[in-house]
This record gives sequence, C-alpha cells and structure tokens, in this order.
Amino acid sequence: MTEPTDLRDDFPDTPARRAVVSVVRSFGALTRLMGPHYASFNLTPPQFQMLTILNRLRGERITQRRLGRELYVSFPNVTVMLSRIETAGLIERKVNPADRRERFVRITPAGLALLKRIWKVQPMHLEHVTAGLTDPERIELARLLNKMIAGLPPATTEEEAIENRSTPEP
Amino acid sequence: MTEPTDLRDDFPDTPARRAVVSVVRSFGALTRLMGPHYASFNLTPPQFQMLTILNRLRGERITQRRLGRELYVSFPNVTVMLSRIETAGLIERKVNPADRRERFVRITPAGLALLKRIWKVQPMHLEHVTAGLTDPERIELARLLNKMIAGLPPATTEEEAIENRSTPEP
DNA sequence: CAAATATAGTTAAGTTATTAACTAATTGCT
DNA sequence: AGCAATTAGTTAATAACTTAACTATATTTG
Repeated sequence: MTEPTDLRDDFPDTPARRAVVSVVRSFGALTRLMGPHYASFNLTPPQFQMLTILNRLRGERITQRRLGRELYVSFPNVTVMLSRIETAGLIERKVNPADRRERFVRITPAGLALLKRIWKVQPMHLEHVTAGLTDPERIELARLLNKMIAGLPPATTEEEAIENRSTPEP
Repeated sequence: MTEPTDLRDDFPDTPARRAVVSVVRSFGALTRLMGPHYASFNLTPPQFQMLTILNRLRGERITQRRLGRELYVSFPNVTVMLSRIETAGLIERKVNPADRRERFVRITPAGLALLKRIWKVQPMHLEHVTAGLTDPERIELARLLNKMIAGLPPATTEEEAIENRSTPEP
C-alpha cells in the first residue's frame, strides 16, 4: 500500500519533530480526558490552572502580567479568564495603590474551598491519564519537558516583538 | 519566611501530576513560539496540523470523523476548520456517492505546495524550540509521550473507547 | 516641568475548542 | 416494506486564546 518515493516523506522525521508532535498530541489527549473531570466542578481546565497558580503564589503580590507568564498565556486572555472566575466569586482583584496601573489578584476563600474539593479526587484522574507510564517514567518525562522549556523565552508576546511598531497598512 | 503547614501543599506533588503539568506547560510554550512561524504562511498551528494529517493519509478515503480522531479534536471543530481552509483552496470535500452522509477530504495541489514551502524552514524552528534537549533526549521524550497516550481512548466524545480495539496501522 | 516613552490592563475581531441540539442518510429489526 | 436506532456532518452557544488597537498610569528625559 505504501509508495516508496512518496511525497508523504518530504517532511523529514527528525528527533526534534517527533518530540514536538508528541507534545501536541499528548496535550490534546490529556485535556480531552481531563475536561469532563473539571466540568463536574463547573470549571474548565484553564480555569483550574489559574486557580492552582493563584494558590501556589498565595501571599505574594500577583499581577495579571505575572499570571500570563506563569500560565504561558497572553495578557488579554488573562483579563477575560479572570473576569469570568471573578464573577463566580473564586478570585478577587484589587488595584495597587502604589501603582494604580496594576491589579493584585487573589484567590478567595470560596476559590480555595473549591480547589480543596477538587484535590480530593484529582490524583486519581492524574493516575488514570498517565497509567501507561511507571512512576520513574513519569518523573523522567517531566524532567525532559522542564529541561526543554527551561531555555525558552517566557514569551507573552509584546516584550520581544516590540520592533513591530508603526507598521503601515498595505 | 516559609510556613511549614501551608495550604499550598495540599495538592500532593505526585509523579503523575508532575508529568501532566509539564505536558500542559510545554504545549503552551511550544505553540506560542511556533505560532508566528505558521502565521508567516497565513496558517494557524491547528490548520498546519490538519494539512499535515491530510498529506500523511493521502490516497486514503479520509472522512471528517477520522480527522477528528487523528487530531484529537471534536467533530464540530473539524467542520469549522475544514470550511476555512477549504475557502482558502487548500483542501476539498467530496460527498461519498456510496454513503452520502460521508464526505471525503483531500488536500489540493495548492495545499500541498504550501506544505512543501513550510517544510523548507520548519526543521529549523523545530530544532530551535527543542534546543534544550539532545537528540537522544528528544527521542526518549517522544517515546514516553507516545507510550502514555497509547493506552488512552481516542475520545472524540460520544463513541468513547468503543472502537478502540486492534486497529491496523496505516 | 512637559513631552516622549514605557508599562498594566482592557476591548475588539477573529480562530480554535468544547458540548448540545439539530439535519440527513443508512442500517436494522419486526 | 416501514419505522426505530445509528451514524456523519452541521449549527448554535460559549470559553479559550491570539494579535492589534486602545485607555490609563508611571517613568524618562530634554
């Protein structure tokens, strides 16, 4: 069935490509499987991630820009996501009096309570979606991924694309 | 300065959790970095993925449902994505006369030409975003991720894992 | 000090993603 | 044959996410 000199092979199967493709596919598979789990708490996966970050940084003065960098998400998206979970009473925003451009974001007691309820069943789901790996493999996987992204720019747009200013329209 | 029994530690740092968290973070970092690369060809990353799959399966009779399973994407999303790149002339859909519910999807010569242009520079970008890893590490990373998702259901909602038994490899 | 510039956040338009509800076509059952 | 159930695909509503363009505040500097 397979042609030998097929155009399908024009894209060389390098180690770099295999790594990237597998990350993309795995993310799709994992979020699809975890989605219903979070939905049962009326949360989306990104909303859960947001609450998790806010909990981890609790006590610090967390700006929205920092959240964007932590979550690898654009700043406008942080605004929109926070607005939704703020309406739900899970977080609150307060303007920094010392620099009124900034808003400090904080998880509310309600948000924390929700997080704790999720944590009760979360480990089971995480075990399930990674059931194909042993514990040492899971750790090695995390190590490799963290090593990969360690050298990458945090890249929340803008800061490195600053030269794209005053571009005339065609 | 660190509190010993902090609520931040309520969520245990298991190997399974580390693995999943690192996949999610890596995906965010990678797609953010690769996005501008695809944008320079007037494509989004998912659109590129779609064309790649259509090229790999070229010659086969590819239904939209199959594309959803290959891409780990919901069926309605397949419809919408295909509509856009069909308008751009990169793919075409044709109703199967033998079963008029189905549409066979095919990459057009224009779509193939675009793919080939991207392939010329793609390897460089893939090297760049995985620069933190050696080639053996990249291969090991891909192996672990593929092993992880191998046992998971294709899960495009609805049919769940029902037809997930002994599918012959392409 | 005022003007230029930089920074934090929001709004707007568009793509990608989801689930739920729908249409249309085929299969299966009696 | 005829009607229920299944299957492929679409449409609708909503969330996530992007870039571009905007507001408001702070800082730099001439």
